[in-house]
Amino acid sequence: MQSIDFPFDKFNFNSDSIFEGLPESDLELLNKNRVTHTYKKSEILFREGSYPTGIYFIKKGKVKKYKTDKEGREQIFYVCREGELLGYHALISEEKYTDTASTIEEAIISFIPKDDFLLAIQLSSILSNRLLKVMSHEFGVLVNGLAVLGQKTVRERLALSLLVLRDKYKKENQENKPVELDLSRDDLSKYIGTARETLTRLLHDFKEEGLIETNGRKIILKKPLEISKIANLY
Amino acid sequence: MQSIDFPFDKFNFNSDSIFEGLPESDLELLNKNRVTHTYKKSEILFREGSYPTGIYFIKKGKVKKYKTDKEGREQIFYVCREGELLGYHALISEEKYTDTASTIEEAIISFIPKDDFLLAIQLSSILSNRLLKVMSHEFGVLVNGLAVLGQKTVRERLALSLLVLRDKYKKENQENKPVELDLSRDDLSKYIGTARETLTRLLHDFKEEGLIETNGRKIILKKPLEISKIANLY
DNA sequence: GAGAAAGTGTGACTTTAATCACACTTTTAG
DNA sequence: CTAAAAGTGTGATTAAAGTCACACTTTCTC
Repeated sequence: MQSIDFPFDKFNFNSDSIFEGLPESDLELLNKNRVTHTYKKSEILFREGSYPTGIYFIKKGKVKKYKTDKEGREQIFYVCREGELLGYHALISEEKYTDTASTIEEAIISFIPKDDFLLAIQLSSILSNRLLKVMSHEFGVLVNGLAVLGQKTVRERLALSLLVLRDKYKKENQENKPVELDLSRDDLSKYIGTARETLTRLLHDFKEEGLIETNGRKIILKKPLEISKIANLY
Repeated sequence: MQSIDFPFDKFNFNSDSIFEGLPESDLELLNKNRVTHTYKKSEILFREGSYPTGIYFIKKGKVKKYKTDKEGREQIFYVCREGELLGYHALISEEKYTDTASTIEEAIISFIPKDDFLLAIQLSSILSNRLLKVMSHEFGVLVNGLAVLGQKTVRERLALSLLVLRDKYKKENQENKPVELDLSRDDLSKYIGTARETLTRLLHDFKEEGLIETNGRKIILKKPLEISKIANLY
């Protein structure tokens, strides 16, 4: 499989390193009331407009973050993978959730109650410094997303999204197996910001051009390098 | 002038309260090497891809934040006003700037060098807590921006942008004078994410519908309530 | 394992907004 | 003060992507 030079960090949050190697006392506090739970596909973790009660840590599975407009149309702006943390923004800003989080496949997720997390931030400067760093980075990621949505064609956004998602769907210890993107056309179209039919047609084109192969709904990127050229980033 | 019920906080950052009422020792540190400078219109404070050397505090004037794509097209994602702080994300995340900041009118801006600001964060938990809170809020603002760009028509985005900008352009102590939006059609179109010609045509429509008046390039909102209905947020 | 529900592919058509071309106006700089 | 440059408005045309309608396929669920 081609390995390509692509700035994935510009499109990925960094929250997976937040708890890594934290002092034992901090971890103890965070783990004190932590509960782990298995979620089915399409379960909602939290909903836009409601108040946060804690944060979520994804042990396994994928979660989409999105906003729904008054007509019910979803705009997915991020897909979280294993290791990522969710829901801390609203908690820290003391506001309602600005978006909804929902599993897009079976997932194992643990929950840390609000008070424990907030206390940990107050007591641990390592933790709060990491959060500062993570959120600073996220700012750039969202700004990139905004620019892409505003400036790139649907075809370019599809190419870009395929690459970003491939990176997210790749499995550890299976470096040489082809990566299969396993999400619905519906979700993919909402992530790209286009109509489902438009996505279908473009995927058809990509297939004809030999850039991808499909296996049911799964998508395998055959020519990442060519795809990154289509993304037209630089 | 109509006063309307509109969730401006969903579209505005909060950085203006960061330094307010900070302990004297913190302020002293921040002010130690602070330098203030007058900028002409269209001067660049920092550029995407370069490394940060400090942060900027706007005393007077407006600054646009934007990204430029490879074809040179600008996407403005935020307009900063008096009191706002700029450029701390890249500093904290230890990354290059992800966007460019440029004045859109004459401005007075002070600069706090990198080391002073980073030291202040380390020494002042009030400051770092405020930054955490501010950035958590910014996350929501950018997500809202993304959803708007992805889901709203140009006409809706124009209506929304006019309201948000009016709030930004209103002057203290002049509550009852009409607010004049004073920025170029070019910048406004880049903020909305459309072609300049399309913007011109829509402004023409708004004028015909009695929603706005124009005075040279300046725009005065006559019927904010009607405009907020067009924005079609809820 | 059968029926229902959800998801997907495809053609025809419509709509929105971008692009191009150019006249006119305002601002800026020497 | 004046020429050049930058910014603005308008018509004509094109292009991109959305919408609608519907057949077909996969997947859930009982």
